Amino acid sequence: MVSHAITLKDIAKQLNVSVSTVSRALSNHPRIGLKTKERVLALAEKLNFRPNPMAVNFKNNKSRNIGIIIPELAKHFYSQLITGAEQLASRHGYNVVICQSNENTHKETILIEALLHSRVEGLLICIANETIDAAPFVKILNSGIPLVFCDREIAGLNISSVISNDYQGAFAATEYLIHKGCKRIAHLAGSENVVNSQYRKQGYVDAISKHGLTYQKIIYTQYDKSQAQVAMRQLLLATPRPEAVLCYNDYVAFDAVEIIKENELEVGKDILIIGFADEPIAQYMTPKLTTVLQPAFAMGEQAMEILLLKLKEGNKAREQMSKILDTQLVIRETA
Amino acid sequence: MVSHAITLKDIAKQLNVSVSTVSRALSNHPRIGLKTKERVLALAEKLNFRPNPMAVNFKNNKSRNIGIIIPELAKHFYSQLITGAEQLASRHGYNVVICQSNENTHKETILIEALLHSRVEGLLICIANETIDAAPFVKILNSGIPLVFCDREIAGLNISSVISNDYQGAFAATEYLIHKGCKRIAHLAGSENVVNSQYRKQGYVDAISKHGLTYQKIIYTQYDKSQAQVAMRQLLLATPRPEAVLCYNDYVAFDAVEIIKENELEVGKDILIIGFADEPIAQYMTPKLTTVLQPAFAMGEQAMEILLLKLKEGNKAREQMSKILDTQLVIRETA
DNA sequence: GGTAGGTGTACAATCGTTTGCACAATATTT
DNA sequence: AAATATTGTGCAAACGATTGTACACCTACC
Repeated sequence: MVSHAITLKDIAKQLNVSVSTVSRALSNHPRIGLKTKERVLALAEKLNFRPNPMAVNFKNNKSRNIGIIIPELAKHFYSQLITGAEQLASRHGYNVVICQSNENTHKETILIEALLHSRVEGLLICIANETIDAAPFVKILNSGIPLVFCDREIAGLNISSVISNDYQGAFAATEYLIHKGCKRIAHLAGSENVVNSQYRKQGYVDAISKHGLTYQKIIYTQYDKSQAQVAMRQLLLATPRPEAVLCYNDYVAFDAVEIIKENELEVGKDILIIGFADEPIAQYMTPKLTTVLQPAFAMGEQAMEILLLKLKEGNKAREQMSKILDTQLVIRETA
Repeated sequence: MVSHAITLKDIAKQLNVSVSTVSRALSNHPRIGLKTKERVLALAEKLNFRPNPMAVNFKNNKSRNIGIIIPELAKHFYSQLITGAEQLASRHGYNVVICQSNENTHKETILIEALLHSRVEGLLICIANETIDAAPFVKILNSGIPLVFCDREIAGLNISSVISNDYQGAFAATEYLIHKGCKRIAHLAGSENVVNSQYRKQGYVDAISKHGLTYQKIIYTQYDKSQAQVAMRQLLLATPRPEAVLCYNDYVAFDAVEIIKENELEVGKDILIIGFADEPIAQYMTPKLTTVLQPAFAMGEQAMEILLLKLKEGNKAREQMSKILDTQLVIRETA
C-alpha cells in the first residue's frame, strides 16, 4: 500500500488553482486571497501535505546536512559530544552525518573529501591525535564551507573552535593535590605532539611553580595500556616516590591504579590519583576516580551553535569564534 | 573563493556536445561513440566532476538516507551497534540519520513520524524498553518503507529483526555457574514487560531445571540504581544466601557487587556474579566482571545488511528475515 | 470616463540529471 | 542502387517547489 506522496500539484488540481498559488498560499504570500489561503491550508492539512525535502533541497541547492568527524563513536566522550551537537542541529532542521576517523589522519582526509563531495553545508571536526597538516582544513575553508573544530584544534589557523580548558583543569587538579598536602606530584602526560596534552602539562607545571614546589616529574605516554603501566612502574621505583599522580586521562589513571594496587599500596591514601575526562569508568572503578570533568555535551552543543551561526550569516561570518569551556574537578575516592 | 560546482552543462559546453551525451558518456551508455566517451571522461576527470547529489536524489525520488532510532547513543552497546550499521550503510552509499528516543515511547513515535516525512528509505529501530504498541510500526510497513528491529523487538509482528540470543546466553551463564559447583543461583531480572528480560529469565530457569536444582529465586528490577541495590540486599538477607547471582545486565551486576562488598563478602569467592552485555565497565570494575557478551557491532551490521537487501529487492522482499546472534560468556574475575 | 493603483491568480522558467524518442549519418544487406 | 540496420547524437520532458513577470479584474480618484 505505497500511497503516493502528496505534492503541490495534487492540491492544485483538487482546488482548481495553479501550483504556484498553492505554493504561495502555504508560504502566506500577501498577494493570495484570504479565502484561497484558507481553502489551500485546509486541504493541505487534510491530506497531511509535506513539501518533498529532496525537491526543496535541490531547488535551494542546500543539502541540509552537516558533517561531523570524530575519532571514535564508541568513546563515551565523543558520543556525548555528538549528542549535544546532533540535538541542536536537528532542532534547526539539519541532519548530521557522522563519520569516524579511528584516529587515522589519512582516513580523516578521505572523509573530508567525501563529505565535501556530498555537499554538506558545514563541518564539525574533532581531529585525530596525530593530525598536524593544515592543508585539508584550509581546503575546506577555501571551498566556502564553514568549519568548526571541537575538542582538539590545529593552532595558528584562525579556525573557530570549542575546546575544554585543559590548562585550567590540570592547574586546578594540581592545586587541589597541593592543598591536600602533597609535595611530590608527578604527571603521566599524553603525547608531546598533542596540544591538549601540552596544555595539561603546562597547567601542571605552572601550579607546581606557583606554589614554590621543587619536585616535578613528567613522563610522556601515547595512550597505550602497556606504556602507561610501564610509566607508572617507573614512578613507583623512584625514591622518594611521588605522593600523587596527575594522569593525562581516565584510562591512564585506571592503568596507574592497577599498578599501584599490584604493589600493595593504597590508592587515595599512599598515592593520590587524578584522571581527566570523567568517562563512565571513573565511577565504576574501585576506588572511584577523582577526575577533571570535560563538558562533552556542552562542547558539542556550542560547537554546533557556532556552526549554525556561520551557516545563517553566510560568508560574512568568516571571523573566528572560539570558546574555551571550563572543566570541573569531580572529587571521588582516589584523591 | 566559492568555486562554482561543475555540472554536466559545463562539460557539455566545453566539448560542444549536448548535456544528454555527457550524461550517457559518463554512465557508459552503449550508443555513445568511443572517442566521445573518452573526451567526456577526460574532461570530467580534469574538472573533478561529481554529480550533484541533491539533483540525483530528487530525480530518483530517493533520499539515500536510512533512519536509525536507538534509546541512547552514549551507551556503549548502542554506539557499537550504530558503528556496525553505519559502516555498512556508508559502503553502500547511504547516509544514516541517528535519532535517540531516550527510552521514551512517545518520543520514539514522534521520531518515526519525522523520519518518514523526511523520506528515509528504510528504518532500523532499537525500540524503547516500555514500547509495546505495534501501531507505529505497522504504519511504517504500510507506507512501504522497510523496517528492521535490532536488539529489541515486538513479538508477533512478522517484522525482520536481529537480536542476540538472550535465552542461550543466560542458559550458558547459568550452566557455567552450576559447573562451578553452585547450587543456589539467584537471578536479578529486568522488567517483566521487556522481552529480552523474559528470554534471559527463561534461560536461567531452564538451566536450573535441566540440572535438577531446586533453588530458584528471581527478583525483578527496572534498571534503576536503587532498585538493583535493594534487590541485592534482599538476596543477602536470605538464609541460606545464594552462592551466585545472574544479573540482567552489567550495571545491575555492578550494583550487586557494590552491595556485596559493603557486606564484607568477597565477590568471586563468597558469591559469584555474572552480568550481561560486556559493557566497558565490565573490564574496569574491581573485581573484573564475568559477563555475557552481546555482539553489538555484528548486530548493527547484520540488521543493516537485511535492510539493504530489502532496499535492493524492493517491495517483493516483504517476507521476514530474522537472525539471532549467539552471545559469548566472557570469564573474568567475578565468577 | 479614463487612468492609476491594488488585488488575486496563472504562466513559465529554473535548479541538474536522466531517459524515451527522433533523426542523421554511416554501414550492411538484398 | 535501394532498402534496412546500426551507430552516434540531440531535443525535450520529467521530477517538485519557488519565484519573476504578466495579466485580468476591481476600486478609487481626478
